[in-house]
Amino acid sequence: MSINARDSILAAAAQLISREGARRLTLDAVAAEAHLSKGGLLYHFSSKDDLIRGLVETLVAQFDAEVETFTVPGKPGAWTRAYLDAAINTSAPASETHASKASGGNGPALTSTGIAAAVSNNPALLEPVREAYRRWQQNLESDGIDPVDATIVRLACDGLWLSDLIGLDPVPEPLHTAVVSRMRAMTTSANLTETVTTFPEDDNPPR
Amino acid sequence: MSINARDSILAAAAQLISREGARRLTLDAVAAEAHLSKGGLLYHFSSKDDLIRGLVETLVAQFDAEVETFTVPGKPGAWTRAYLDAAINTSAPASETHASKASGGNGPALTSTGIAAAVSNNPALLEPVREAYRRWQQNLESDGIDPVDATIVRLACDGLWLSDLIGLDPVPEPLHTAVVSRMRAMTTSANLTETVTTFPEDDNPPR
DNA sequence: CTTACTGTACCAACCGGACGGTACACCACC
DNA sequence: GGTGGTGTACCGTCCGGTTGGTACAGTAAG
Repeated sequence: MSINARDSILAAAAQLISREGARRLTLDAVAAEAHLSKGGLLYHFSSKDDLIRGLVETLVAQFDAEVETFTVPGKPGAWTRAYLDAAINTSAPASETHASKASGGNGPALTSTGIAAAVSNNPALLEPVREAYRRWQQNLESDGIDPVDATIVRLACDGLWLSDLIGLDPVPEPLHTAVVSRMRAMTTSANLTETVTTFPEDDNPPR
Repeated sequence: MSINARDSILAAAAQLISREGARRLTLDAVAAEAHLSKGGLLYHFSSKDDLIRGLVETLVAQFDAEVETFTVPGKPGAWTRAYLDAAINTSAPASETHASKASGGNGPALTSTGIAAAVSNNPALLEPVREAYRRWQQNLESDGIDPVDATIVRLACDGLWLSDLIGLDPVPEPLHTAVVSRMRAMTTSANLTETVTTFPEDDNPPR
């Protein structure tokens, strides 16, 4: 059905979770959704944990790619702005998704489905996410803008994303747009090249 | 063992989740943790869903109570500030928890454990959370300050809370404090009594 | 005797995963 | 060009363990 069986299985799993919840992520159900047998599924992913690991890693890689797409290098705050745009784009509903260029248009992106599966199944599988966040936080803090503003923007993006992870009502519309543009403004805080150097470098935490 | 068996079961369930993850929330395990038999457990909660419902409702009620504790009425932004303080207090690690006054000091609060259980088990059980957020968002938007700032603060709090739900590294310390006080400053935005009225009231959304 | 509750025994459903096969494409060697 | 061999992709069944939930017998208190 597809060039890459692995990817289509991952897509099927993601769709299954977003349609029926993480609890329904069973090998049988994934196999059915991906139009193959359980044996076939286990040929590609040697265990359920392995499948979830694939989901999580793909999610992180996808978001990284998204950020890179949105990066307009040069000015201070570029990375933070890209993070913001990527987060909005990923969690935005109903709008046209623009993302159809990558991987041949999988339909719905993985969004946060993998996280949900990992949380409920085996929190240890979230390690790639934790590692990604360490990287992201570092990028934010050395983005040429006030790290306080950058961090607030990051946290708010995460809040947006949590919101659709647990299915909260989205922020109502005139407000939502205003919130996003206020956040974007925060990434161009001209002040505070002082404040930036105020913080000791934690580039090298004792891990 | 306790005055209120129900509450002690809830506490046991919460502790179990935070120690071993949501997947390990089984009736047998909860019964063992609460020092009673499965039969006894099912006498108090007629099903697993019922137990999780209890967890979620207690969580929401606890957070509401926390917000009320922190409310210092009078000035604009009071509610938003209370939300911020409650969120910080709930997610803060290691610090003294101050909360020992309520409910006789249960040890660790439920924090987000109930959410994790609900997400993985039956997303429908999150309904009380959704309802609570509708309320909270409304309070934020009519708090006498710029609703854009208020919403950003809320989202960032949610991000903080997501952070410890999935076990990310906390924001490193000099930054964390700065972030919190910047957010608090955002709740006292003297400007924008204009902007407040800029947004049409969505007090009465269609459903 | 009733109410409130506990503990044990048990069951049916479900789930992960192992396993033995199958189909087929490709290559090598005579 | 036929024969044997090998690796890849996939299928479907079976099994043991776990889980949510039920049935029931018991007990302590009033």
